Amino acid sequence: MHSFTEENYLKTIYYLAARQEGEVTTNSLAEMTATKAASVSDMLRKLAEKQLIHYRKYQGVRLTEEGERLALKVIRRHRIWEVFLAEKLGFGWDEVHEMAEELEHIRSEDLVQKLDAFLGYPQFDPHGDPIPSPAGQMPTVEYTKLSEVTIGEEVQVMGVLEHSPEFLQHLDKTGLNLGCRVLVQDVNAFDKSVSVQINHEKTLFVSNEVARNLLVN
Amino acid sequence: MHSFTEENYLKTIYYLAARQEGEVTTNSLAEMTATKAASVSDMLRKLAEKQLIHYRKYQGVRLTEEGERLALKVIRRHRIWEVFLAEKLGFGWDEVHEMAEELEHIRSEDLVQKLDAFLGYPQFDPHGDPIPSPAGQMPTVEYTKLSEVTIGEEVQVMGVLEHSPEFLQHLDKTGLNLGCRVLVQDVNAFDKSVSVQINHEKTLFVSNEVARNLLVN
DNA sequence: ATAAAAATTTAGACTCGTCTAAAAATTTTT
DNA sequence: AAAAATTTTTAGACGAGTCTAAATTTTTAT
Repeated sequence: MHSFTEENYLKTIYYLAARQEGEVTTNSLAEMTATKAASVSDMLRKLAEKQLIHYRKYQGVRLTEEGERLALKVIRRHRIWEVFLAEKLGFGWDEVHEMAEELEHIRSEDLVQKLDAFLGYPQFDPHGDPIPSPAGQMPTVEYTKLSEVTIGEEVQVMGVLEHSPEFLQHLDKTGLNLGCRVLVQDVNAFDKSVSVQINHEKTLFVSNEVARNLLVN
Repeated sequence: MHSFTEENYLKTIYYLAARQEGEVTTNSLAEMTATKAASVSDMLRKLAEKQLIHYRKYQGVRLTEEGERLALKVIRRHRIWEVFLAEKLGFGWDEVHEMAEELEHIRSEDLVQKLDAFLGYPQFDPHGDPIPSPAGQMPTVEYTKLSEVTIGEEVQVMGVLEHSPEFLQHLDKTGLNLGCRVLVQDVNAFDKSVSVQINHEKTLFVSNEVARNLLVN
């Protein structure tokens, strides 16, 4: 099978490819995996040998079909475990990622399948990210950033772009949870901060930095 | 922290020490961990340096207090995960061990604690083995082998000494599940096989080999 | 009690995944 | 269109954990 490390590289390549246009660079991978560019180069050679990526030296990298299949498998496992940790064990959405980073590598098809059933076949993880199908299809979701919503519109918080515990804890503190209704009352022309009303109750100000990382619709 | 591999060695030393008298030998460890004696020697040197075992060259090995504490932590995690897999996900007692071998190494105190609570603080794993306390105490249980029960006694199946899937599947097939009542009707003087009545219903013959591996109370 | 056998340890090598330093290719600047 | 800066790759090394083969220690048998 494939190693823990290989799985992490494939997953990371998938995420970076989804976020940027074009091929994924060695340096961006080094940054994401907290390693050095030299180590990444080595691993890319190995992954290319195994036909999991398309790799042209100096030109960046792209997943093969098989590579993407594996990446989505890992992401599926990760997100299903996150649902378990949040829904069944009561962990916060700011805590689940780190544990899921380990759990995602447990190698048993059957385990994920049964866990999925136990959880009632969830469609989204605790951050609102869609869970790939067992066959390895990533559902497409059409979300808008809160920073792009026009004044007067009411939307619902569906997910986040930024997944750091700090950001998620900030949202907890301000009450901007998944599913809550947000009415955009005003946008500050100077700093693009947004004045919103939450669940038809309290009003609060959201910085553009935050609004750009909140997915709604 | 300690590596996956170190945790496995400590766990294995604990099991072998519990099963045999005296110190644990290099060869027995090599057999259990499916490695070679040379590899075990190397690892024992490392574990001794870290003060996790008492080690005198050529003389075998014994856990230190700290080593035993760690071993029991791993065993606790293993058994709690086994309960989860069996009770919540519906896996058979012949299937849970292999997955728990991986899950036991997930490093989060909080995770085990919350999982334990979610499961209602179980005292025994699906094979009837006691779950060590959070503080690292192995509960003492007083079981008898079915092979040692006298004719006419009725006992209850409490656990197994042999954990192989083959043995457990055999028990499933014959209906000798955990908790079932067993009345010893007769013991064959020649081959020590036992004639038993199960749950006051069907009668069946149990080989001595099986009876020696069935723990009852 | 000593020779033979068995168990254990050491020596040296290999893979995986990482590193630093240096070399090579690409991109940017002038 | 070179030169400079940046990015990427290669070369060589290291630690963890394993291996085989050889050396050493302990145990068993004669």
